[in-house]
Amino acid sequence: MPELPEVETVCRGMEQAVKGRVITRVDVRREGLRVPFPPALKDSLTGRTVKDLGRRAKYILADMDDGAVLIFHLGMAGRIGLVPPGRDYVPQKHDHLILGFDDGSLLVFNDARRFGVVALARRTDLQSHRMLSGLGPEPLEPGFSGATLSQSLKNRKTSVKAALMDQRVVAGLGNIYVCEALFMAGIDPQRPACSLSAADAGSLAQAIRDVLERAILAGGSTLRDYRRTDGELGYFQHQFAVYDRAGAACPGCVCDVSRTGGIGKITQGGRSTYYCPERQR
DNA sequence: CTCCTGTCCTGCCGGC
DNA sequence: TGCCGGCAGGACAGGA
Repeated sequence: MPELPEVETVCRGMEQAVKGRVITRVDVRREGLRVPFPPALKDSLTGRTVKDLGRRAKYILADMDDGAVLIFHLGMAGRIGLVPPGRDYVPQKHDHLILGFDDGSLLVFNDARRFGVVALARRTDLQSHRMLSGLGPEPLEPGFSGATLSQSLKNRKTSVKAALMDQRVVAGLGNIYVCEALFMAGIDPQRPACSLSAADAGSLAQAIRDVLERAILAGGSTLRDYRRTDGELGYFQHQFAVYDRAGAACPGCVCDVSRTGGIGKITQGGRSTYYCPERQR
């Protein structure tokens, strides 16, 4: 379940391995995922040089030397593996797309659940691309603040949890980091988004930035499916305060867990929410 | 507009 | 041991 820190980690791994490399081979091993691969994928990419790698929300953007942009979304279980030059590549189940480079290295896109996306766009039209056009601010960039968050939450009657999951409000968060940020800010996930004060929004925005930055430093979180491009695990899951910790004591907990039941688990919008009913108000 | 629900997809885990 | 139901969840469509 790659969210912003996991996607950022993958993106940095790709940048190290393939930036400046020429794509010499495009091997499409199945027709596509839920969304078919672009028909022009092979013709568009073969012979191109990868000029740059970047991330927008949970999308990885690989800029080519001719203005094309290859877009990856990892969905829930998507992995991008990099096979160094000279290392044997052993095909794995669900390896759907392989790019070969001029130094003999390979990029392998694997997605067991097929929720991921591979798309092509033009750099000049990227802002208006249907997958990217509606996205809210990047939480780690200056365009995101307590003030902007407050502004986008103030007319929403839905829960603050659901609002933060909405990529139009802030880009790149998913279930894990929303739960963690709400805990850090001491805000009850069930509160209507519009009930947050300016001060609440300020501490929430800060909590979002903090948790994302700490997670990136740890190389993301590996729960079930996510891997870094070198196959290594992320380690941030060991720092979770509430996610997947129902019944446990929250960090710094001073309440009687045998009485309170510890960290609570509820369902919001069909997704699990973990929170501390004592500390999140 | 916003809000809410259902759908996609398959591996894994717990229960029997 | 083996089977099966339920769960995980990001994005989006479609209906209220």
